[in-house]
Amino acid sequence: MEAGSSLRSSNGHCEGLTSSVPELPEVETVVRQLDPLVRDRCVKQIRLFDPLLGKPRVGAARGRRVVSVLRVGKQVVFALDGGQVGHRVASLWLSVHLRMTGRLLWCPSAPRAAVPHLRARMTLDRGCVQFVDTRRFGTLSVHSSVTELEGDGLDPTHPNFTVEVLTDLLQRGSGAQSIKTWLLRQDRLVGLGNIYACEILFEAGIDPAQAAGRLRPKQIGRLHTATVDVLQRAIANCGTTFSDFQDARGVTGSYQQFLKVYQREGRACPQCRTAVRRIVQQQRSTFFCPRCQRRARTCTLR
DNA sequence: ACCCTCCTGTCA
DNA sequence: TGACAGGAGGGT
Repeated sequence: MEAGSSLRSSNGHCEGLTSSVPELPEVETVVRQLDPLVRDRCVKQIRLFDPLLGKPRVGAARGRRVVSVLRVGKQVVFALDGGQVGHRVASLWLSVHLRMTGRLLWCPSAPRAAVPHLRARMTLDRGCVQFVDTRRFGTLSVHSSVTELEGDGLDPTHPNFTVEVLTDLLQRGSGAQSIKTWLLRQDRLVGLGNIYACEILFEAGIDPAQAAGRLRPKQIGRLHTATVDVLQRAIANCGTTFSDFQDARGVTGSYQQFLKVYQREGRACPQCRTAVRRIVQQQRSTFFCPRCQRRARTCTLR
């Protein structure tokens, strides 16, 4: 288990946190850590080291100032200020998607040693950000408009995310799709991955196999609350899945206590002590408590 | 709406 | 050696 966060460093070489797969809270944490470090610094150059990244037009970033670092869904986005594009001035948006194992490492000075799995480096007028990614699933892209980066999904941390909106989303042609699979759809809600989908459903007491379109109002209410709460708590914990500092600063992560069902097959449900079960949905593991997450009974009897 | 694939490291 | 981990885009 590793990957996902941004790293600060004090003494010339990179260091940082390891975490599991970056989902919304982890990306939010990366963004919050990175923003004050790179804001107002100028891009000297961006170098790509991995042909799998393709040929994004990173040259256009040269000389621009980082206005801010923000999160768009699960993407880390560097907003760069206006620069010359042809004969007019335009802003530029540099997006990094960490996918499975991507990390963004902050180096306050020139990197000393070669970093394994280094895929790209953005050198600023002081310091640099290195994109490291063992599995190489991550992506890097350059855009002239931030709307290009925004999909159709709603960010569940946004105030617009209400029970009413969630109800609408669930009814928008979800058909028989299971709620677990539905939560992973980035065209409905953005930012959830396998870990938080499992945790949220546990928190809401909903059977992951239940059809998304057939949740009852009470369940939708619990799902909404659970989504907001779990994400909020995770963000407050700086991502929750952070396990340790790479250079042993003595900080131990909180994710073992945080995750209640994910990767806990056979272990006791923290609520009822029933053994947590694992099933496979869409070729992905789903962990749940068969007792706390029972399907709502369709009350045909009286 | 489903299954496969991309990729590499870890574990049994 | 092979199963497994999974975000997301592509194919069917």
